[in-house]
Order: sequence, then C-alpha cells, then structure tokens
Amino acid sequence: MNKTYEPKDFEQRIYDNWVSKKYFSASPNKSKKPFTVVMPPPNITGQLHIGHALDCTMQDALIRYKRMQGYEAFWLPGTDHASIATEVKIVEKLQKEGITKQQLGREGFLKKAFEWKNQYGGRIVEQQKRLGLSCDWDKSAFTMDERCSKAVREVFVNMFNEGIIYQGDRIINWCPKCKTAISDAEVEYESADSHLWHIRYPLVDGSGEVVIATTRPETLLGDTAVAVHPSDSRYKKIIGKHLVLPLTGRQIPIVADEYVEKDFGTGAVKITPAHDPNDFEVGKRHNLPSINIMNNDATINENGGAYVGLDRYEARKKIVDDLKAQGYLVKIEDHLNNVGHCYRCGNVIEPIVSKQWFVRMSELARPAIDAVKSKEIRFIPKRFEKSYLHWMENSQDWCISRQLWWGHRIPVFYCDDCGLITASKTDLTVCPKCGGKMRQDEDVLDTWFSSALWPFSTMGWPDRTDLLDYFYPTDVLVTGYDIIGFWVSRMIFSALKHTGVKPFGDVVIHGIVRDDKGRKMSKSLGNGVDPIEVIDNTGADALRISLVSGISAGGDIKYSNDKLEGYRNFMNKIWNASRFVLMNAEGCSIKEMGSFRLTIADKWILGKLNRCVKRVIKLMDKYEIGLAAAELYDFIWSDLCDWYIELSKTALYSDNLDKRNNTVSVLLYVLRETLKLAHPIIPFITAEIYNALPNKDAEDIMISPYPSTKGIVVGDKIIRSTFTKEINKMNSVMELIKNIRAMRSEMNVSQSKRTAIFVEPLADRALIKNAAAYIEKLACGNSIEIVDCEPSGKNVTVISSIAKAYIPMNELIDKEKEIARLTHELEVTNSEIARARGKLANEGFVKKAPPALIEAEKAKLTKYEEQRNTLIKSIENLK
RNA sequence: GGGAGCUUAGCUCAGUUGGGAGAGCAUCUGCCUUACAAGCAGAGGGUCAUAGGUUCGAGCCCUAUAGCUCCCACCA
Repeated sequence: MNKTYEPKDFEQRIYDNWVSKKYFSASPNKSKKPFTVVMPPPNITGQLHIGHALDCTMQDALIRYKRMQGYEAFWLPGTDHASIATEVKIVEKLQKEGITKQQLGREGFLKKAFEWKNQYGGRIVEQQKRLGLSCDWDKSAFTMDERCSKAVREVFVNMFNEGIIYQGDRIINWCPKCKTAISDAEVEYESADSHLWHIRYPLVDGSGEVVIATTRPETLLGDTAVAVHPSDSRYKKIIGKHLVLPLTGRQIPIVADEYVEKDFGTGAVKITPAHDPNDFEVGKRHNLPSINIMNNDATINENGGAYVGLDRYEARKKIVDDLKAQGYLVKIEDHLNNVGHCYRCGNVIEPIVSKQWFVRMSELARPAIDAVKSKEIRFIPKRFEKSYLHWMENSQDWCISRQLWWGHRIPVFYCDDCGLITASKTDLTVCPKCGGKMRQDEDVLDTWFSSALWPFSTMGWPDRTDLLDYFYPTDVLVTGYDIIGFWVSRMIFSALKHTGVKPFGDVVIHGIVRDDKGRKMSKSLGNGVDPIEVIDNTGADALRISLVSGISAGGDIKYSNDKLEGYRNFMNKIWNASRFVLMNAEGCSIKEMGSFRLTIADKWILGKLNRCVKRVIKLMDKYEIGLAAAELYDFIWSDLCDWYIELSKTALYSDNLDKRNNTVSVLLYVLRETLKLAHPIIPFITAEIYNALPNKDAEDIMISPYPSTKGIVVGDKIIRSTFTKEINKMNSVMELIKNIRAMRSEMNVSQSKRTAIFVEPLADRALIKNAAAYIEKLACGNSIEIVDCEPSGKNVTVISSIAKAYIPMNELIDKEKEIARLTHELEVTNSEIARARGKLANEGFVKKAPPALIEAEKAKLTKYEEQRNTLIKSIENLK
C-alpha cells in the first residue's frame, strides 16, 4: 500500500472492475427480497452539480447497504429530456450558427436535438460514475425512449377518453421568452419594487369619474370593465354605469364583485380578463368580453391601437406618458409587488388566455391524499407530509401543453373535414369517422408529464413485465424538497391512477447544498462547487462523506472546504490504520475468531464494534446517513485508532508470536468489519483496502455480507456480542491512563520522558494486573508496579475511580506545581461532593426519583469523599 | 395573509423515553513517540434565543415573545 492516501490511483480501477463483474445489475430473484430505488432523472442538458452529488450519494449509500444486507438491490438510473430547458439551449446554439428553429422545421429541429442529446446527454452519466454510483446502467432509461414514450401515450389516451384530460380556453402562464405556456408550479414569485398608478376613468354621462389603481397600466388596453365592491358606499350609486376607457375611447361597464378589496388602492379595479387570473374569473362571472392585447413575445398586438408593436414595458412607459399628457394620471405611489417569473429562463411571465390542454385534478388528487394520510406512503421527515398535502389539496388543473417541439407530441388528432378530435396510441393519418386527412396537435407535453410516470414507465409499464412484477412498487424515493410539487406529488397520483398501487413507500427528502456562508450556490455568486473538480483533487469518498455528513431531517446542508479537508484527513486516517494492520499482519498466521483467548483490550474493541454496528444499522434504517457517518468517524478514529491500535502495540511489539498472531487476528477482523460497515458511504477506499486483506470474506466488499448486529458470527454460530462488562472495565483503565496523561501535560512533562509508575488498586486488582502493560505503555511509563500503598519518598498522585497512581516526584517536577494541581483537583472534588449532597438532601428527589438513580448518586458521593481524603493526604505529604 | 422549520462553544452541527452539556473545525500548550504532522497528547471556551409554566429534576414537555430561514397564497 502507498504511504499516503491517493484516491486517483485506484478509484477508476475499482469502478471498472465493479462494472465488468456486473455487480450493479439486478434481476428478479425469487430467493431474495427486492429493494428498489429509481433515480430522479437529471436533465440531459445538465452537468453533475453538487446537489446531484448529494442526492445520488444518499441513494447509493442506501442501495449498497441493502445489497450487502442480502436484498436484490435495484437502482434504476436515467435521464430526463427536460423539454423547455433543452429546447432553450438548442435554440441558443442554433442562434449562434445563425439558424432559427423555424428555418429547420420541426423534423429538422428534432434531428438536431437528438444529435445534441447523443453528444451531451451522456456526459452526466460519466460524471455520476466518478462518484461511484452503483446503478444498473444497462437498464438506464430516458424519458423520450420507446419504453417511456409508450407509457406516456397510454396514459394520455386513457385520461383523454375518461375526460380527465381536456382542452380549454383558460388563463395560463405564458413565458414570452420560451414562447410557451407553463404550469402554475413553474412560476416563481419574487417581490420587486414597483408603482401603483392611479388613473382616472371618466363616466360616459359626464357625471364624474372613477379613479382606479393598477400595477400594470399597459393592460388598460385590454380592460373590459371596472369592478367595485358591492357594498362600497363610494361607488354604490354608479354600479352599472359606463366609463370611458382613456386612450382608447372604448366604453366599459362598472360591475360589482366581492373579489374587490375596498381598502386597497382606490377600491376600484380595472378588469382585464385576458391578462390577469383574477380578472379572468371576474370576467366569467359578469360575462365580460376578453381582449387579448399581446403577441406571444409580449409585444402589443393589433388590439393595442396606437401601441401596436411595442414591447410590454415600452408600452407601459408610453401609456403612462400619454395618460399624464392627457390628464388621466392622478398619482404614482411606490408599491412592493410580487412578480411571477419563468422558473426556467427567469423572464417575467405574462398571464394570457389561451387554448391549452389540462389535466383535471379533482379526482386524481383524492387517492393521492389518502395514500399519504393513511401512511401507505411516508414522508421522511414527516413535516413534508404537510406541505405535500397542502399542495395536493389546493392544486389547480394542470396545464400540460407546451408550445415547443422537443418533447412528447400530444397524441391528439384532428380531422378538419368532419371536426373529429381524438387521442390515439398510434399515429392517425386517416380519419376513422369520415376518412379525411388527420393532423396531429402541434404541441408537446410538459416535461413533468413523462417524469410523473418514471417509477413504472421505466420498468416497461403498460406491459406486464418481470421487472414490474418483482421490483414495483419501489421502496424509497430520495429527492429534494424543491420538487415535491413538481414531481413527487405527480408520481403519486399518476401511479395510483394508472398502476393502481403507490409508486414508492418512503419518500426521503433532503435539502439543498449551500456554501459555507449558507448561501445558495449560484452562477452569479460564483460560489458553486464542481464535484468533478473535488473528486479530481480529493477523491470521491471524501466528497461523498462530507456531503452526507451535513444532512439531518430534510434540512439544508452547508458545504465547506474545511469540512471536505476534515473528511479527506479521515480517509487518510483509515488508509494509514489499515496500512498499520497489514504491515503487522505480514508473517503472522491469522486465526479464526473464537479459536483463541481474547485479551481485555480485544474484548473492549469487539464490544465497541458491536455497538457501532448496531447504531449504524439503526441509523441507516432511519435514513440518517449523516449520523451513521458520524458514528463511523467516532468509532474508527477514537476507538480503533487512538485506543485499540495503541493498545495492540504492547502485543505486536512483544516476542510472543502467539500473542502477536492473536492480536493481528483481532485487528484484521475489526478492520474488515469496519470497512464493510463504512462501505456504503465511502465505497472506493473500503474496496481498495478490502482487496488487500488476507481475511476477505467475499470476492469483493460490495457483495460481502454486511456486519451483523448479533456480534461475532463464525459460520452459523454467534460467538460473543456485547462485552458490556469488559467495555466498562477497560473504560476505567482508560480513565486512569487519561488522568496520568493529563497530569503530565499540566506539569509540562515531555512525552518522551518515561517514568516509573506505581499503581494502587482501589477495586478490581485483577483488572489492574491484567492491564498493567497497557497502562505502562499509554501512560508513558518505563516500569510499572502494583502496590498496596504509596511508595516512600515524594510522589505525584493521580486518582481515578479504580486506582491511585504514584509517580516519583524526582522523575517529574517541582513540589509547588504538584501542590497547586492537587489543590485545584480538591476544589473540583469538593464541588462534586456539594452537588451530590445537595441532590440527596432534596426531599423531593429522594422520594420520587427512581431508586437506581439515588443509589448511583450515593455511590458517587462515597467515591468523591474517598477521593477528597486521598487528595488532602497527598497535599499534606508534599508539604 | 396561511403554514413549516431553526435559535446549544468563535464556526458547522449532534444531543435517544426528561436524570451531571457533546463532537469536528478554529484557538492555546507540549510533542517529528517505528500507521498517519492529512498526525499524537493535553487545555481553555456554553445563562442551551428570551420570559413564564409543568416536574423532585427541563437543552428536551407546555404557553407566550423575539430574531432568522423556507414553502404556499398573489390586494389590482
């Protein structure tokens, strides 16, 4: 093994080997239980970013964990065609070449798009492999491949025939940049400083005027009414009268509607049914005409009179100027406004009335709500259940048509001859009714329409496949809270509707990765972290564990270089500890556990290992991967490296070959089990070291059996498990060692200065005898002797619960320092005595606390009192 | 406007059913001790946001308040 940890040297080799051995592939296996995860498909446009890295690492850790536990673990990867996002990119690229998509035409454009997809779509997959993901790449899916497209058509046609999918003229969110409709979920609101323009609308009969307040004066061109609250005394009399719309001269009515807030603005609202969702509803209630004043690029159309051709913001400026010039503008107030933006391109969306396809949510939502309420589907952490339910209970019909080319073309066919409109699973060219020519709808489906089917479309639904039979429904979905509405909820109602069962059991939600200051990572801030760069520099394992270590209960995680470095050091620690074990194992014969006598230190580490295994398994089962990682960190660094390896040196450096063989056997056993325990989180380093072990229990670590909570298992026999007594005994020895070290450190004694140590046991003399060599080695002794009382001469006294240790003063320091140290310790002891006495003097405590607790408190008091006596004696001795 | 979450050491966060406040990083002090200076051994550092309440006992349970974060709604 290399002297330092160099992940570059082996990560690629290890991964290639896994692939060539087909360890990632899963297939129906009746003798095993399935465990299935489908990967949230990244966009083909994408590069792996730190968020994917987190998401994927969590899933990989779970999959590897379950695989090692004997499940047939299936992790299904894939990519999403990402309709808008991809089309925007391709259009941009074409633009650089001086081509528009219209010039290419639909077919030409799609050809280019697929070329593009083939060129770049695989990039993210290669990056995922660098992370060490153990997905079944052979079953990888793409939302626009044949499998998924078939499911999309099936679903669409079925819902069309049932009337769940319908076409309607409704107000939708229009993105003037992407030139398509988008769903409500795809609109992001941001507050912006704006104005409230107060505009005068004169009454037709000349009897006065109404002043309205608006944030969007340009939409005045499409006004078809002014609304006031029915009970607003200011306006009651003029309801039903008509106003002259400034700049256009059009006459519009005053209507009364509850929607108007009397206290906002002037209490009078201009109504533009074609360009505002609320106005649209008001318009419907009052049978108002709807005047669309905008083209699909948000310029003013032919209904805009003098303003035709202007961009909406230019029009706003000009209209305000004109209103002012003509005396209609009353005043301008500052106003904080919430403006909707397209979540893809960031442009301000424009509500417009348009003919689009919708999914009726009312009947789909109910079962999806029930499935979560009945705990059939569990959100982890639980609080996301609420946001899911809220989303589900309030969702409007889903606008699924997009005026794009890249995507699943809507399988609706029109006959211009007889007017037939029908949906079909196969393309129709001839009208089944009249034999006329059919044409297909021009639009494509929302990208989420196909993602919604992901858990089952990828496994071959609607055909009844072996994969579906065995692996579906899936077990766990891991994803970020930001797409609960977009994706999770739609998968749930789609699966329930089309497959009749839930798509997954547990939904594990994580947060987003932020920088060390807690800011979102973004291009504009330049604080993004490229996972590939990190892997190049520090290795995939360090990245994986530092990502996973921040996560807790759906919270966001902070990523920092310090953290990464810490875990890189941890990898190095594992590497070196392993090197130590392997170096010492050379020339030794390895014994099976159970075939030799264990020392107290052996039992201690084995017991600690067993505790660690139990905790890690418990945490992994709760998806607390970060806490499991912390558990491993603590065990490996503190227990194994700082203590057991140091303790083992007493045997390893002795002449007794038998002892050496025993110790090496324990070291190798603990190392192997620890590597396996950690493998799901840090797969590469554990695999590389495992390969070098002389005591491998499988061909490769990733298919080795996961450590058992039962303890040491040899064959089908459980040898020992908890070693509780030995852990406690060894802990008390360690306490003594620590106290001696602390004393030496306080006295500024160099570690290379070794001394005689005399130990007077206070309890368990046998233990002290047993552990004498450990005490000598770890407490910097050059000799150790067990005594019945303090040796003559001046000594430094160290007290612990099982023993007093004496170190000849002349070997260490001056008297004054030692007196000061002991005096300080006496003070501490006295305060402990006071605390314990106070507690025991409390009547309530003695009466009501559990007896065991009271006994423990009494024992402590006795111990501290004895300690105090010793300290006083020692101080007097020195004086 | 509605909902959720957070507040513990300088920083990032743990803290099991309520029973003497923890880790890592940073800081300070010693150490190149034959796995590791990407290291070892020590040390300092906290009114657990605030105020009440329940309890013999509260970081943990209850109520209120403050600050921060996020989600939803969209009064033009």
